[in-house]
Amino acid sequence: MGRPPCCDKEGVKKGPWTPEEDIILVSYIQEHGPSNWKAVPANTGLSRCSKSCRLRWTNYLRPGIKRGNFTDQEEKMIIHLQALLGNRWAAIAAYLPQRTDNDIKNYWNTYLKKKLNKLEAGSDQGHNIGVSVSQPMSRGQWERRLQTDIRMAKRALIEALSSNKASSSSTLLLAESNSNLSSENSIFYNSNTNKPTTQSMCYASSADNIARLLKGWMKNTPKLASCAASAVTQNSFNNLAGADTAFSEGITTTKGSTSTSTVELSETFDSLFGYESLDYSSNSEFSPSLSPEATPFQDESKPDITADGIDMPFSLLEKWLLDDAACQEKLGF
DNA sequence: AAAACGAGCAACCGCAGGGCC
DNA sequence: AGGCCCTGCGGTTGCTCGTTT
Repeated sequence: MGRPPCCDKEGVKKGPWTPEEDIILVSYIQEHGPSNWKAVPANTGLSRCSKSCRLRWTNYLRPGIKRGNFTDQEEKMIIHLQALLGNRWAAIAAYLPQRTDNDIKNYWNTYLKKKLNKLEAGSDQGHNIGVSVSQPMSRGQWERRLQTDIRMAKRALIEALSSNKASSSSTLLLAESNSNLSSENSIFYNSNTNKPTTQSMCYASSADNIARLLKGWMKNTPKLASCAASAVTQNSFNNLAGADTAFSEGITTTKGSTSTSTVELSETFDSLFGYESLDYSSNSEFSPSLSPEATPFQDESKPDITADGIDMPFSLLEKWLLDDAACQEKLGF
């Protein structure tokens, strides 16, 4: 299946995005939702390929993205998940709300990998990468420990799933379980029709992201910015959030089998990632457990464990991932 | 003060998979 | 059934900025 390169046409701009381009892209997605990327360059007049537009949206402009320092807990999660899943960054990102796969990948490649290598080299025993140990362990021992962990986790998942499915009558929507997070109604995009529908808000927008780019833009082009800023109103933000909500809506409507007591999952999810410790100060509206692309309930983001048709019970994962977090403290994570 | 170096990060590239016709 | 198109993912590149020499 040969495929013509998507970005090799003349006149297709490459390189860093300008604030103006960001505004155009965001405005378009507000209106149409994040879909049909092929049409985006044509409809917006952006001299960018569709891929570039999608990437810019998912990695930077998308609401709910948290940037900057990774917390200790996030770091531990990444280390554990990388040990479990390998370099499947999208799957790992599914367990780290607000973080993009690109972000996690960069963090791993530029920081964590080196840190772990250093730790490994520092301890001549060559023990422990991500998997907890309370005493020095050889690499072979560590690998066996990891395999055992994975087997145990899988078994536990299967057991938990059977009990979960039995009690899956409470298929409350994520939106419902979190509707208290925002008193506003907002426009949702139906995942099938891509038409806006009004529902209670289940995924609040990240005005922060847009505000940030506007801020930067104003710095550069004050005149133009004031005009565009007025165009991107709070309503627009809500609208934008709704556009993104297509993801989560798709989850709740098309993944019936996944709706194993989503309230419970949501709560467990909260506890798993210790949201209270995360920084939402810049975005009070954001609902962490509902990050559209970073949600573990999303199809393509699910770990391989689901390959057997098993949904991930987070309480078990939580236990498994964090049960020896205390030991890692000793290693300086 | 300036050049060299390194780290961090945004963006690009190419492949794979799935859906549609 | 097979080809085409679109999207998602992971690896890689290259730019920017801070630090060191």
